[in-house]
Amino acid sequence: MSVRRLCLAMLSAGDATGYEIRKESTSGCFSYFEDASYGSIYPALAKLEADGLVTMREEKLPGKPARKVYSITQAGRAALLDMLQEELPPDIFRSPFLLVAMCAKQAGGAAIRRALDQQIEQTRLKLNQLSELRSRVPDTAANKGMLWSIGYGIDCMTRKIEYLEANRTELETIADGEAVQETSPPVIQTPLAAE
Amino acid sequence: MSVRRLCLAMLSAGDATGYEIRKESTSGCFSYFEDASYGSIYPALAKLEADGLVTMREEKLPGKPARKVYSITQAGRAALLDMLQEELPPDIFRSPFLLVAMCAKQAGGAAIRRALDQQIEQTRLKLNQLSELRSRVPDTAANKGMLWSIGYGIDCMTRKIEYLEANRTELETIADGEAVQETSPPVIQTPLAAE
DNA sequence: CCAGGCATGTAATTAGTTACATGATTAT
DNA sequence: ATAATCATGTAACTAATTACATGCCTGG
Repeated sequence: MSVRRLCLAMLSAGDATGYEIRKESTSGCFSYFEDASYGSIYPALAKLEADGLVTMREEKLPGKPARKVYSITQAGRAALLDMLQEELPPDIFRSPFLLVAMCAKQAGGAAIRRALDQQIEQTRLKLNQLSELRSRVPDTAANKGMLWSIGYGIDCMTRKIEYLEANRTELETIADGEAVQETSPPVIQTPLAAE
Repeated sequence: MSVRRLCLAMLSAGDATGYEIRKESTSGCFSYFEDASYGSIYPALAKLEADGLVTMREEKLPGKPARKVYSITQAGRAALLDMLQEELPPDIFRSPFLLVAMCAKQAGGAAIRRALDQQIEQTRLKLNQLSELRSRVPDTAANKGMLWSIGYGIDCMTRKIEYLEANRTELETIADGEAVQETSPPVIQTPLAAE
């Protein structure tokens, strides 16, 4: 359902190929909050076509690989509109990094430093991607929603980096702290078991 | 792999049952960045036991349903440590809300207002959950990593709510703006196709 | 000449969710 | 009584990823 919705949303902004949709979801304006692989996009587009929500035309430019350009139909626009009205499922956030941070003591200083570096690096990368995108997208009426979303992403990531940089030494200190070997586990006062 | 890692991480902080692990992942200290269902946790625990990474004891307290309490073994701690040293996969963020925001114009003012309300409400709820958690977790050495992670989550969500509240009217204006019926699509200058 | 980008697709596999099935206890 | 919480588990299903398979064009 999600890839379907993603395809319709992208096509509602203009025609595109499967390859382009994938690129947008991976490194374009949808990349902050979506990600889809070819293995999900191509079948989804085929299904959408079969359902009459999009049409396809083959473009064979000489000196270019053939491409299948998809366009949204009126039924497709209606279907998208329906999806947009529906109760929205909650955002999903999964962070292997935070799991490591939780286990800072067990992971040790070296691992934590590596994790922090990686995390900051990754976030900065995505942030730069989005920033560049924003500067390239013309500020037309059609793009306002997109620019708002990009702005949201930029804000969140900027804050995240600030937080990571401001608090990293604290986490490092926790991880360094006389790395107690819990071979014979001491009495652990765990808030997990509490409650 | 992820649920496996989650279980080991939780058990490394203290013994727990499958039910407790699920609760922690859903509404406890892991809830900001993890989520697992019974259908994944119980099989994972069984597998971990078969692999010798955890042990299980049955607790039959009279007047209580029987429960299976799991403990991490030394092999389990070692396996967790390995996982923590590994290259960490990037964070995952999926936001149906931002997709709607991108399509603000198509969605219309009413839908956008509903989406914004819902989004703020949901975020506030999770934020309160985490805040309460933080106040309940004793500030011991063993909990430092956890408190750091909770702090990170609280910061991110606080910023998010601030942003949503500061910029919601802008998005509403975009969505309200003379909702152009694009029945016969005009020339759309799409940055998707650009590049 | 070769790496990388453009371009499409399928098959096998994974990792998970949802729904089902059960049942005791506790609080309202 | 009845809803909520505690507690465990399985089976069917879904939605996706990964790896595979192919091939052309462009720039270095």
